[in-house]
Amino acid sequence: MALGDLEREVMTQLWGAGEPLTVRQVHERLSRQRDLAYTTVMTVLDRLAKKGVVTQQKADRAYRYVPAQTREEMTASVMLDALTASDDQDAALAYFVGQLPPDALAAAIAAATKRK
Amino acid sequence: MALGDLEREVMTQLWGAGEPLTVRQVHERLSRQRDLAYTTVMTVLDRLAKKGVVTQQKADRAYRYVPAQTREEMTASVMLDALTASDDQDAALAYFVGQLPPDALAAAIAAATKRK
DNA sequence: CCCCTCTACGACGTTTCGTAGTAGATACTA
DNA sequence: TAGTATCTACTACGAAACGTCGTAGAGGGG
Repeated sequence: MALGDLEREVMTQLWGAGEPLTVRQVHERLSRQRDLAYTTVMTVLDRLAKKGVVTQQKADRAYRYVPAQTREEMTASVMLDALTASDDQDAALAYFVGQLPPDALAAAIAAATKRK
Repeated sequence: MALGDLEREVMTQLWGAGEPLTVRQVHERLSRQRDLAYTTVMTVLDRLAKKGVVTQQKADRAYRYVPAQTREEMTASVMLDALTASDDQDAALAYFVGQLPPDALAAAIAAATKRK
């Protein structure tokens, strides 16, 4: 489920907020950098909801939008999709690992095993 | 550089062939499973060339098409793109690593370090 | 000289995305 | 209670990507 540019910006706001946001709140945050109509933000949020990337929760009269996954989960999921789509996954993974800075990989492994 | 479905199928043929293929050859191979016009294949190959995903080499009268990257390279590249687009790369990588079967990761590391 | 094979180029319908307006429901306010 | 502000729902429109082909034109082979 690939996201467009604006969709990604909206997600960044939602992830950054750490709490459910209304359309208005997202609109305000985005307005600091860009000039967008309120309804544009609403449409994008609606599409993201239809894609299942965010969930709507009715609070008061306005919807609150919250990401369905954390940013890390979504990133990892995209990476995993790419990997599983490959023919020879082992080779692809090896190649990927080979391109990583060695310490980054080590740190990731450490963090991952610790979390378990 | 995301590929469409047909584009991906075409790439699969090219990768599978292991040698430069003409439009006709790709068309033949795809025709075993699908019914496509010759020109459709040509258009797709042409677009892939314009995207830089394959290269054309003039041989005889027909072009031969060859992937610009191996499948593993391309897969790894997509994964890397996803990762670098993330905000907190370390966390994303850790999460990704955590989702991998442990032995797959170990094997990949082994393969990657050996290749160096 | 004619035919076959290729490529170049254009075209069309569908989907996705950025962008936004309007209509209708609902609630607050004077 | 009438008016105003706030939200959502629905519709729309243009651009780009893609799947899908057709036609025209060039160039070699018989």
